[in-house]
Amino acid sequence: MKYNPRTYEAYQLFHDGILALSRAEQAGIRVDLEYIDRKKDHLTRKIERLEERFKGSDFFKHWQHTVRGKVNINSNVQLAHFLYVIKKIKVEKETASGQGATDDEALQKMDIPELEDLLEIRKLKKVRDTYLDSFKREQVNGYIHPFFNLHLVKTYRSSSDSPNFQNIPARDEEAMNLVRKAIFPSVGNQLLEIDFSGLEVRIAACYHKDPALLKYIRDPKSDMHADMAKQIFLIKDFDKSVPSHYILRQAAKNGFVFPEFYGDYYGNCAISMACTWGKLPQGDWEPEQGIEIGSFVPLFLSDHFISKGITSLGEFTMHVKKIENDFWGRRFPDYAEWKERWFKIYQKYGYVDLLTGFRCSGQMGRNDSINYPVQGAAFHCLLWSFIQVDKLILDKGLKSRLIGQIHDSMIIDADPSEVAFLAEAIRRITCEDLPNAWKWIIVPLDVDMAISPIDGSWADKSKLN
DNA sequence: GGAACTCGCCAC
DNA sequence: AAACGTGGCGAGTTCC
Repeated sequence: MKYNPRTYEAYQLFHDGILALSRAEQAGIRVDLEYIDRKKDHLTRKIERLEERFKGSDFFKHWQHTVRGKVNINSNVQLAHFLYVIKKIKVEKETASGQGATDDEALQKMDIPELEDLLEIRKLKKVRDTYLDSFKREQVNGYIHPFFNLHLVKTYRSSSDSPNFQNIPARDEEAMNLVRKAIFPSVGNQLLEIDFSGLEVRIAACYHKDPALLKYIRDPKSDMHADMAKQIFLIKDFDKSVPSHYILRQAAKNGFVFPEFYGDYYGNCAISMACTWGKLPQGDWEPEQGIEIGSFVPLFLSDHFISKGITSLGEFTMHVKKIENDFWGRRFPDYAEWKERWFKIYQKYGYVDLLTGFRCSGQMGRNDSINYPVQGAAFHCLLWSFIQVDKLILDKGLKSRLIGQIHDSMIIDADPSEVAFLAEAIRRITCEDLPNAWKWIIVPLDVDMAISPIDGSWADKSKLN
């Protein structure tokens, strides 16, 4: 990547930033070595049991027979050969290089019960070999010291390694617990985590200044995702406190709004939503496959959709296409125009400039030229705040320490007696000082905080407010 | 026997 | 017209 700050301020941000980050690296993160050893043994035994069962299956025996006993169940090359060449299963999903895929989605689709064990084995090995192992390998006196880099990412975000602190399981409940139970504050302390809510959407609005989107951001009573759920699922009296409606709101948010903002289109969105809210197995379905609406929509919506003339995945896809047109054409036309303008700027000059003074150049696609400046500037809001919090801790001689950062959040190994002070100061830094310092921030910013009990693990954190 | 590659999968 | 952005890393594999 080409590091190219165009202003003194941009240079200074990374200069101060890397110093603050290096202090976090030095402080490190405490890990529970006894837990790691115990859990690794436990996982190993569990994996062995699953492997034994898998190796007893007819599926495996057939596989083994075809290669004269030399099966490596970790090898996807061997697995792909067996599935697609020996068993002649039709390739429904390809890898980037055009081979038959053997990932979670591809295996799910084959509907071979024995493969469930293989997927479970993969998941447990991921936890053991990628996370617990690396914590043990990298720790010094019970602390890991992940690196935080500012010179590797083309969007001017950060990256982390040795171990990577930015990809610790969060969504999968089981994996999250297994790994985060290894991560602790220093003795007598608490882990305090502060993250910006909806940061990238808000920063995007600072570029395009679309009035309708600004209104959604500024008016706490408005709810864009609920409005989209209403429109996509044809619900008149939407109420997000109704559990089923809340699920549809999530489906609209993660299956339509965010992908559209990132540059995806209605085709993928329709399928992803059909998979998200229930019954359609994850995968790249063709809308033309004639899948009936009742086979993937919950009962209470199925008749409802049919009464509106949407009876298949194909028709649902066309429905989402109309919503996409409405989304960019009527709801957020200024945003849509900005995207066009922005890509044209890149085509004309060969670069795009971030609001924070950095320049992205080199080969970029349409989505890249639009996404990079948003992603980068959003991270810079976090970095600026991180530097201020670091400074505050040094100036006040606090005992708490910043220990890490994950793009839009920061983590502190906090002395309990300093938590209240820190929480208030950080709210001021992030929500008041930052927008005051950077005049281009024309939207309100907001943070969520979470905290672990004293001497509790990162898996035990709960909302702080 | 190490470098470079593919694949799969974790995060935001 | 085109069709989801950014990383790190482990295991297996291939190349030299």
